[in-house]
Amino acid sequence: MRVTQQDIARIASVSQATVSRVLAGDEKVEAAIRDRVVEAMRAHNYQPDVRARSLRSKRTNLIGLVLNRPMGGLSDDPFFAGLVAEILDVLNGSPYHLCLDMVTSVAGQSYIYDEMLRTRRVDGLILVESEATDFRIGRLQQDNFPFVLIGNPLNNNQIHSVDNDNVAAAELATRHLVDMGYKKIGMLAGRSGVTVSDDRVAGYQRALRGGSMPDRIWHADFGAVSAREAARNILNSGDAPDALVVLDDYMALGVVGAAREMRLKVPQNLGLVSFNDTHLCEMIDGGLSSVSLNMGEIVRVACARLLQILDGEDTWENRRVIVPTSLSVRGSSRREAVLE
Amino acid sequence: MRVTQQDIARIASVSQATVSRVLAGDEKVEAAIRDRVVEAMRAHNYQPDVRARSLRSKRTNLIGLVLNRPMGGLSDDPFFAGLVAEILDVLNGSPYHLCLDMVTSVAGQSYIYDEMLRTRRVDGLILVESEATDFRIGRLQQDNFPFVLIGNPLNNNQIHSVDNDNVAAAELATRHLVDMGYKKIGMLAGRSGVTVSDDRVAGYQRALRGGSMPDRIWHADFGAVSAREAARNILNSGDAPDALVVLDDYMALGVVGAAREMRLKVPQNLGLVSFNDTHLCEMIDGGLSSVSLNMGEIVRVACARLLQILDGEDTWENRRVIVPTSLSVRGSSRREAVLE
DNA sequence: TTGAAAGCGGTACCAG
DNA sequence: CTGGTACCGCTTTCAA
Repeated sequence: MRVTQQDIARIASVSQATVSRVLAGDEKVEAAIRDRVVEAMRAHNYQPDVRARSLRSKRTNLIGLVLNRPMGGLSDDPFFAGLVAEILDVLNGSPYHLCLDMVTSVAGQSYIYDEMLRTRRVDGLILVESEATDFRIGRLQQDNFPFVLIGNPLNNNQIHSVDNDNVAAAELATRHLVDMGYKKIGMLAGRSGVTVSDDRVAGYQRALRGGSMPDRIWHADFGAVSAREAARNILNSGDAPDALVVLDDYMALGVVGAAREMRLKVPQNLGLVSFNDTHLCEMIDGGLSSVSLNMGEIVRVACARLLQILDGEDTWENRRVIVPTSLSVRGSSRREAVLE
Repeated sequence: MRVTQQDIARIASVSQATVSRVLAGDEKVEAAIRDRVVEAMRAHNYQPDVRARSLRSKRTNLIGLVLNRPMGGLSDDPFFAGLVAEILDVLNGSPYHLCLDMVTSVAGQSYIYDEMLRTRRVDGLILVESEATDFRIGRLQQDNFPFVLIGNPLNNNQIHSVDNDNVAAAELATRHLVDMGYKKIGMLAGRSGVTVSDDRVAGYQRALRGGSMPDRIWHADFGAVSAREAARNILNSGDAPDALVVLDDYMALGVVGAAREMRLKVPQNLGLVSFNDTHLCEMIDGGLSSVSLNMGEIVRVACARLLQILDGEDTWENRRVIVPTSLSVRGSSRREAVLE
């Protein structure tokens, strides 16, 4: 059997309660006694059992993250890898650990949320959802379960959330292409109805508003492959754009592939800016310009806030935090500005 | 307060013990009573508290994975992303959850292992270590803590491990290039001293042994950037190879970049095969041939075995499982075989 | 300041 | 087949 608090108490000739106090760093324990207890703990390599501890204290020191992806879909999404890495970095040094779950269906979601929250496996949750109108959020709220949303809570401003302003981000990207002298700037978006895509389309449109350039918006499924196909059609059309704002780096990679097939030079014949600023951007010749969402900062804010909530501090004026985006300019948009 | 087993018992007018039995699916509970209890649970949305449950049952249903990486180093390593995704896929459907920790230093490792195992936060561990001679492994063994190593246990065959045969994998890759008619096949390896790199070098050498081709081995740091630099030198040298076995897809991507700079055509002027078969392979024009480690299978085996150990089954003839590798042939090595 | 004791919410044995 | 009951290992009053 492993060594318990009882054992330490017996060894140090004190009561179990005292051992517990020493563990909790209680100042009122006499120094001599404390030393004896500490020594006994050290000698027997004692560590308190987290299960018992959390049964009493009502805290597991576990933060839950539920990823909502198709089977195997995590591996080819650097966004989530980055997200998880950032969370781990932040949690590192705190007493919290990360409990990671992935579900592949809505039914799974529902189940896992119940499991996570009713069973008290975790103290709080980080949600990563573009579609935050979700019924689960309502449930979490009504259960008064601590959570922070990374994403857009839509019209619900009662929940803690941290996010980028995707409209502004797309505006930034589009303006940049305008500044670089592109004249027929299009946008390759994702499926419409998905908030992140819709927001970026809106930003793109806002940037062009007032100018003389008409909208040129296309939609494709996520991923490099379907983007490549879409790009083929776009670039083959009679009235092809000379620059594209692309929904994310993966899709941009598909566009680059299509451009190369058609002997279009980036950035001379086709300017490109995308989103997420993943390491993929470095892997394209000349580099891919991309809007950084500053995920690190987002995650830091989200975690910090969640931990504060867990510590009972929940009195903020603004429950919604917007982390600014920034544009990393690389070769794919660095055309020498055209002189009229 | 949340609803407990007591409450359900009261509501269904049975003893708490009976509720527990129903929960455990005990067949001996009378159907009528069982229905009453189930109904009460459903009506009140009862879920057992995992903390209490695991205090008694000695099981947390948590599997630990400790990643050993420099800060932020997870995000640009698709290997780990894939690994985590696979683990989640396997655990999905089992009652187990994943507890993920990352440490950035050896001291951190030591601490986290203590925390993980002494505090009984997790039921078992999956270790991912190339250098498995580690003192931590000894500690886990001596504590008789359930764990499975993904990697090479070196000369310790008392521990459960699952791995590829990297020597055979590299041999496979090299043979393939020979078969495709390349005459000056080199290898771009990682830092020597790292087991995975050394093993692959050995496999490369074994494939060439007996033939007339001399070894051409270079080393570079991991990552696309340093591989690209190394490749520039290699391909610029007077006696440049006409094909390269490259340590991993990332490095191969660097090589492709260098080749493109130098107007070398892949696969005509330079054949390439690398390892890991990540999605990067699809992103290179024509595709990058790569040896798949079948991580999915590795993870499945590792998890399955760990779960079995947790279930008290630990009587295997072979504690070391080797998962075969397979070559995914793509454009980068598909040169029409040269006729003499 | 320290010790005794009452739980936290379950599980599982034992008796009936 | 069901209920009573003794814990699991720790935290936290309440007295002494």
